[in-house]
Amino acid sequence: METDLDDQTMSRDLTNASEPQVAEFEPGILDTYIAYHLRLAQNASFRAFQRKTGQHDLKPGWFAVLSLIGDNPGITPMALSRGSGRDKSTLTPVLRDMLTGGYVERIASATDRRSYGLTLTEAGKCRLAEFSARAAEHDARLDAIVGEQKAELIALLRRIAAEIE
Amino acid sequence: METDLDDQTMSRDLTNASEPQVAEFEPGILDTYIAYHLRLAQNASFRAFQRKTGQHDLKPGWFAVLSLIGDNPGITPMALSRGSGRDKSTLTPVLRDMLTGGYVERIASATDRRSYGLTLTEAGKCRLAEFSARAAEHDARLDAIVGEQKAELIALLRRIAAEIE
DNA sequence: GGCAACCGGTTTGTTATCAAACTATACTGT
DNA sequence: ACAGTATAGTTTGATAACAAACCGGTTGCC
Repeated sequence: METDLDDQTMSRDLTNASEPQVAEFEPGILDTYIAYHLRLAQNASFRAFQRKTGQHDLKPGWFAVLSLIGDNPGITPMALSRGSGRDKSTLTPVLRDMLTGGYVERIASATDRRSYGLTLTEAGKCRLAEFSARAAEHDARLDAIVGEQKAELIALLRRIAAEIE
Repeated sequence: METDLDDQTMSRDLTNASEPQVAEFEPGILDTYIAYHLRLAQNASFRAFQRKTGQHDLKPGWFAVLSLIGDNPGITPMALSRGSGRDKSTLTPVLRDMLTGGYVERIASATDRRSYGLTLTEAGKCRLAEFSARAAEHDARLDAIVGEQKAELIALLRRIAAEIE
C-alpha cells in the first residue's frame, strides 16, 4: 500500500525494503517545529507507558498523583493540580476514586474550611510502590535513549513548562 | 491557602512572597523522571498554542495535517496518521471536516480501491498560510526558550519518539 | 483460481482532559 | 463590619484521542 500516487512527489528510495517501512512522507516545515517533536515524543512515551501499566489496571494519571501525595503529606488538591500539570477539575474524579478505593485520606484543613489535605493510606503506599516499579522500568528506557544528556533535556523541558505563557 | 497542614513536611521558605507562589510542593522522585517533564512541557506548550490559535477558530490538530498534506500532495490517511503521530481513527473526523469545509480533496487511488490521496485546495492553502503564521509565532517562543540547544533537543525528542516501543 | 491472512479506512465506545459555571469560604480595603 | 473580590473544590459540557470491531479490498500461498 505504501506509495501509490506519489512517485513524483516523494523522495523515497527503499521500495524493496523488508523493513517495516519508514520514509513514506516528507515532514516538511513541521520537522523544524519544537512543538511537533514534543508532541510526538510525549505521545509515544505516554502510549508506551500506558501499554506497560494499563494491563495491571494502573491508570496512567495515578502515578504522578500518588507520588506527589506520598512526598507531600497533607498536600491540597490545588497544589496537586499544579504539581501534576492537570486542571483541578480533572483531579476531582481521580481523587474521588482514590478516596473510595481507600488509597488516600482527606484531612479537613484547620484554617480553611473549603480545603483539605491528602495523605496516603497503607494501601495507597502499597499501590504507589507497585506503580513505582513499573514507572521506573519505563523511565529507564527513556534514560537509555537520552543517555548522558538527561540533565540537559530535563532542564530544557522544565524551562519550556515554566516559561511558555 | 498555601501551606496549612504541612509545616513540618515542607521545605518552603517564602511564606511572605508577594510572587504568585511557586514552591508549594516537593516534586520528589517524580522530578527525576523524563516522562514527567515531557508531559508537563508538552502540555504547557499545547495549551499555549491552543490559547493563541483557538480564538481564531483554528483547531489545534489541523496544522500538522494541513502542513503534511501541503508538503506531500497525494498522501494517504495512513501515512498522515503516522506522520502526525495520531491514530488513523482520530484522523477520520478531521479529514471529513476538511473535506466538507473544502480545504482538501480526495483522489481515488488508481491502484488500491480502498485508499485515496489527499491534496490541498486553494482554500486549504490559504488556511495553511494562516495557521503557519500563528504556528511560527508560537514556535518562535519555544525557540527563544531553548536557544541554541534546539537541534539537540529535537534530536533527543526524535529519538524518543522513534525508539520507545 | 480460490482461500486465508493482511491492510486501509470508518464506526462505535470509552477515557482523559480542559474550561466555564457554580458554591462556599476567605481575604482586603475602606 | 461590610462589601467586593479572590480562591478551593465540584459539577457540567465539550473535545480530542485511542482501541477494538467492522467492511471492503488486496495479496500471497497452495
